[in-house]
Amino acid sequence: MPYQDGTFGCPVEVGLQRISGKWKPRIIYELLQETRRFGELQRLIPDVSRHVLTTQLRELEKDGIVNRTAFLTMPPKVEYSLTDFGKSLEPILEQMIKVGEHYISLQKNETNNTGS
Amino acid sequence: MPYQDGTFGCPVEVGLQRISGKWKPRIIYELLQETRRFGELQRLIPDVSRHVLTTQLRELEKDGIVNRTAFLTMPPKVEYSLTDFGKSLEPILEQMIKVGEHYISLQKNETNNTGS
DNA sequence: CACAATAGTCAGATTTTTATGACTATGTCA
DNA sequence: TGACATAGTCATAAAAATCTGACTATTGTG
Repeated sequence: MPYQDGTFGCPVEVGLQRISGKWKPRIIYELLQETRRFGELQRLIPDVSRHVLTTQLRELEKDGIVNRTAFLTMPPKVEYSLTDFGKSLEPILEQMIKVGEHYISLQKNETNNTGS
Repeated sequence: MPYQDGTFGCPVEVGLQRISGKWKPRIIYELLQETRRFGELQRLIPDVSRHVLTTQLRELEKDGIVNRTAFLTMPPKVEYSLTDFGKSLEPILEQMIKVGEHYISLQKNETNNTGS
């Protein structure tokens, strides 16, 4: 919803807000590989709690990034996949990986140089 | 610092963490235009408090994204600019803007359709 | 009957992030 | 002398995000 002045906020902030969340980029990354069930995502991302995983998936769904398909079998089965828009986030993720690798390589150098 | 198992964490998370922060993308965006003084940034981003602006600038400096140049004049003058690495973030910001604009255009449509 | 599996929900606690307002230093201007 | 400007710091409060552990439903298996 727009502000009182009719603007919609800074696009950078709006965009970033949609993929912010401790686990969202990671979830998107896993779904870029292939469709996953809820339990698979839990196993792939072991540090996320069930609750937060649910919450973040729901938000991603609301924001048109993931599709949720529930099979009313017993036990239940729920599959998550990326929407076309979700797939369009791949370049951002790739660039973010480069940024991350930049920092990781810095950390590796720090670790190697034992201050001699 | 690496984990006990020798890994350095998911690069996506590492990268995103460095530019996460309510105002960091906006700060980077402003500095992509040109070097700015502290007070200018405050005026350009009126909703950020002095304290948080300072904090986020310090983190960006620590993470090698911005340069801080203090002139010991009176009254003091401090200039912030992007490092080369900071400038390399421009494509990410641009793509994030596209994502943000996508959502903003959705909101505009919602606003126009009064549910007829 | 008890137990396992799936995909959750929920309340409450904890942690992290952001906001608020008071305070600092120093020199110039009136 | 008192006020103003710059670029902050600091303590505390409030808000947002995340974590934890208990709980749900249903069917199949032993």
